[in-house]
Amino acid sequence: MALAPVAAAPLSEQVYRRLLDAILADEFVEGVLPSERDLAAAFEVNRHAVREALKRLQQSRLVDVSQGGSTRVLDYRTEGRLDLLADLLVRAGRVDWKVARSALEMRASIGADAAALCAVRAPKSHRALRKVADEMASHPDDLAALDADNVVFWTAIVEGSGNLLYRLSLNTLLDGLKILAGSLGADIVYQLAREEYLQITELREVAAAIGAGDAERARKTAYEHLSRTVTAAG
Amino acid sequence: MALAPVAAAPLSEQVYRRLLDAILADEFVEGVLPSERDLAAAFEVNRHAVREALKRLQQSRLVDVSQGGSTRVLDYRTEGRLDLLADLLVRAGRVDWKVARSALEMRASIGADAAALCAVRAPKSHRALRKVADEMASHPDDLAALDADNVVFWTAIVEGSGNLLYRLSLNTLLDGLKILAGSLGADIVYQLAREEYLQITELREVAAAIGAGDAERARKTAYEHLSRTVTAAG
DNA sequence: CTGCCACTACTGGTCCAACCAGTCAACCAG
DNA sequence: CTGGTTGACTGGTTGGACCAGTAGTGGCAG
Repeated sequence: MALAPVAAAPLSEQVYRRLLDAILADEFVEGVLPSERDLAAAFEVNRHAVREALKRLQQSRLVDVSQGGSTRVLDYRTEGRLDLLADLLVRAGRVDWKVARSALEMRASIGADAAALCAVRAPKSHRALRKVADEMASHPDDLAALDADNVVFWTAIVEGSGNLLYRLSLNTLLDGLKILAGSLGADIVYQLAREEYLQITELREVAAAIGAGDAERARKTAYEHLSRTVTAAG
Repeated sequence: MALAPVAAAPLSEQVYRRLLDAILADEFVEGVLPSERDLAAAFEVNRHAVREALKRLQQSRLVDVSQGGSTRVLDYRTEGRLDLLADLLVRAGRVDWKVARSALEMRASIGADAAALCAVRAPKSHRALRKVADEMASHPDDLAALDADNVVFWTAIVEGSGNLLYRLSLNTLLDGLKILAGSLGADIVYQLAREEYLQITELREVAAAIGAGDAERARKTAYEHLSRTVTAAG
């Protein structure tokens, strides 16, 4: 059996989770949260635990706290930041496939541009990319290994693009993937991606285009490869 | 005179800022932070204020806190999320132009894909887009108004793309723009974008492609338009 | 001498009970 | 109606205490 760690999450973490769920489910009338003291009483924890949770919600731009006044819920569509992905992707144990599709679209867009930039700025990374692709071809049935190698492949491209924001976006997207795996089970996620992982010829083409310094070909082949899963999931 | 609000940041906010700067400047030996009690003593604030700041740093994946053990700095390149943009863009009063360039590249990539998706999913938004473009053409010298209208234009496209993550990314990028304006002064930022704002013909082409439901033309025209400022800033 | 274990001195996590500092609405004097 | 006062809220901050987990250290049993 897979021994999952027994949560034992800090209280402020649990409070954060509960408030987050309530906010995303729009459970607060008029978007006004109860006072810190009331929340502390309701959750039966100390006020400091509530405050630490609220600080995080504030950081995520989900609430607006003001001294003297009341704490209000903000519209995450207009105020939220990309980091909400992990929280929006799986809510109440259910996967929001619309959000998942958004993530795949974004992955394709950024992945393609990163490949183009990589071709210009780090064509030499082509050797390492090719090696990973060969590695993947050697164990076409080990989905877990394919998944790991695939991450290595795209991480190398993003690194080669020299674009720090693409690197950070990749972190966010991979985080979402991890959340998804935790919710659906890693096996299911691997199966969903199987079709893509097996197109190793396409990965080789991307690597070749990068090695040739051909930005537009790298962009095109990368986009086509990454779009496959979008249309499959749509 | 421009009446700027007198900041009266909460202590935990100030502590957060100080720690953030120290972390990004790699000022902690071995990447180990002092204990909460020591930090509280050093900053001359209560330990709770330090804890609230640390919770936020934890949320940003900048530190790893563990009970009993010590608090360690994480590598933001591999752990950080996109929301770090605002903090990385301006550090110690200096603009990091490499990060700014990254943001412009990402804007172009996502803006182009959003335009393509918008053409497919919301071609009718073309009327509203056209109207904003006309509005911009009517006051080509009012840079502040051009800037505001430009935000409206692209926000409409992102909304039309139906991609929630693009919406959240837009929020993050606009946040970065605001930080930049706060650091350099709004006038300077407007001047930098002036060249782009004046290409209203291009905006009309994007709107027309969306109205025609021509995804590829929308992508191409949008990308070319948004890339102008990248190459100018590079 | 070696290996294990208990002790100790830290670390972060939680709580309580205040008090300070803003906000807002009700009220009252002009 | 206008303006200021008041009081009951709100969040912000403090100090001090204790719980809980970690890791280094010393000494004891083998």
